[in-house]
Amino acid sequence: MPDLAGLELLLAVARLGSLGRAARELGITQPAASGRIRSMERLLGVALVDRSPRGSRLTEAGALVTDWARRIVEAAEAFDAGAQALRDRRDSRLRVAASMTIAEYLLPGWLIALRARLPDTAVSLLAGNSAVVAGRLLAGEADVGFVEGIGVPAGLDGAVVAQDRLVVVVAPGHAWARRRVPLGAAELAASPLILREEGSGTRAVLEAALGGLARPLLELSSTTAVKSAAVSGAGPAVLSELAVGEELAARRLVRVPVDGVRLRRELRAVWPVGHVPAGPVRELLSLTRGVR
Amino acid sequence: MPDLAGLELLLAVARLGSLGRAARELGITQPAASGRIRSMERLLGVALVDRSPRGSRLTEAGALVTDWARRIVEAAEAFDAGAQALRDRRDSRLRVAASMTIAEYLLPGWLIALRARLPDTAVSLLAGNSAVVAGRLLAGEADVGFVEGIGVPAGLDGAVVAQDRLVVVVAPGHAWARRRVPLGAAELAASPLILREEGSGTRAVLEAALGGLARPLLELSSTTAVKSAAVSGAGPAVLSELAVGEELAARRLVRVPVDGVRLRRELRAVWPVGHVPAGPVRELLSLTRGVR
DNA sequence: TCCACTCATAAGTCCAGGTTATGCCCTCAT
DNA sequence: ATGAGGGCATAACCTGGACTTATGAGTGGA
Repeated sequence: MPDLAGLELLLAVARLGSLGRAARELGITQPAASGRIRSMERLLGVALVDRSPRGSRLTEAGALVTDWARRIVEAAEAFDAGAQALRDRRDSRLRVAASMTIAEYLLPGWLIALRARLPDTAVSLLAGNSAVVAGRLLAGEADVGFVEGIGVPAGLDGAVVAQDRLVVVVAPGHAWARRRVPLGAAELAASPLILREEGSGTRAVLEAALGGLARPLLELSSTTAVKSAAVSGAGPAVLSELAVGEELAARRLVRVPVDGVRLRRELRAVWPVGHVPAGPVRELLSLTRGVR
Repeated sequence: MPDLAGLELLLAVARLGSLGRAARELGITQPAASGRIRSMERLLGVALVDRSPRGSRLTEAGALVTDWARRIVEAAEAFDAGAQALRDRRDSRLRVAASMTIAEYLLPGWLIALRARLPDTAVSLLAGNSAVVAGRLLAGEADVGFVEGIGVPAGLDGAVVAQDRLVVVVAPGHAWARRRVPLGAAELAASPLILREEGSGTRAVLEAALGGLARPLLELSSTTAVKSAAVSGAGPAVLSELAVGEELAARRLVRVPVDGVRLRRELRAVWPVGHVPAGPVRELLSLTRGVR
């Protein structure tokens, strides 16, 4: 498997059309780039670029590989944006506190966008549940928070930035995967489901929607664990749409239509009452808009 | 930025609860794993695992980082599955020919699933347009093909494995991003759009749906280029749902509702008439089912 | 014809990540 | 209590891969 730097180099070559220019962009020398691409080609057993005295173009296979590589690099950018913010920096100009779901799935993307607009703004991130987020904001230790849940914690103002929809998902082999008739509330409540543990936000929304009745088939302590169990066919699971986007796209999971159940929750930006968002906070919030 | 091996190690530690066990799984020694995790922690400036004489558990930050890392590693697995198949292996037991869109977005996932079921089956991949795929199959140089388009090429039998829907997308800042009233065919045909070049499958489907009338705002030669142009706000684009799933999830693009335009095409598995799928081909096809 | 660009090759340096060897800490079972 | 075993850390050493600089060779435009 090639390493991340190699993949970035490949993307740069694709974009710039020359090994030398790509090398310069990444701050290495042309022979280094040349050798690196060559070693990737050896590794993969496929020619990736057509070299000519006038530049380098991707081969057919190279284009395909580059597209696959782009996914990896994009995920790495999200990782990096998140990781940068996670490191504790006292001099941060924008201190964000966010719930797990938001920190996990949405925030990295927002941070990438923010970095494009305010490259010099140091951002720090603290992840925790609603109470922790509220506490940090009220203590003046964070400038803006993001929470998922029914209401706005006391002492805070907020604005809805996104809707999180819970979805019922099953592995493609499950009988429900071919189901066209939507599940009703009664049927859903009667079915054993793979769920987060009692007390989690996701579980709370589900039980509110069903009227307190959810039969756990399995109780697991993380979104990831629930997802893996569902993918491996253990049964139907209820998860945030955000968490299963990729699995649905890759058909590792199939969404089951549901009717008559209110499986939504609001994702809100929050800040202390009176602190009208300004500066970097305002900028960040503007990135989260345009969302239904 | 940590490297892929480091991230995999972190996932293994999360899963197995011990540095030593994770090290063993990856075929390295315990001190190597210990040092690697430590260097990642130094790099990120955050403690990732709580070490104890009874094992290692992720810290809060570690859990977050691990979830971000999982995305990268999953993308890397898709890359690897694709790359393995791309390398020309004459002894392959399953030779697949696929159109670009399918090879790019769907096939890696299928190959991962297939590898789980038939770990010893060598798969080779050739990407090309419908005509190339048909040619390979008829020449006996491929065992199964995947094409996108209106019909099944002559001499082949096929089965629909997925629906590809084209979607109209804009950057979140665009006026259409807030639009609730669906666009009609007339309005869409009258609007300048970012499109693939004349002759591409995507463009063909769009023009068929609109009755031959599409006004290009920009004509670009790859899906990726169209996507970047749309993301950067150049205007509305029409793209396969498969291509923009991630951008929609991250809100880098917003889907514009459309009404009264048939923007679908079938993705089909194909094989020579009479060659009933059997063995690995049958297995691969079974993975692509359960899809609407 | 010469310059400006491309890429490839060669030789040398250096460090990251691996290894083995060892020690400490904790827990559990004898 | 006491050893066995699992878990982690540290130290010393080795090696290979990836970088650098220096150079050459092909192509195309001024």
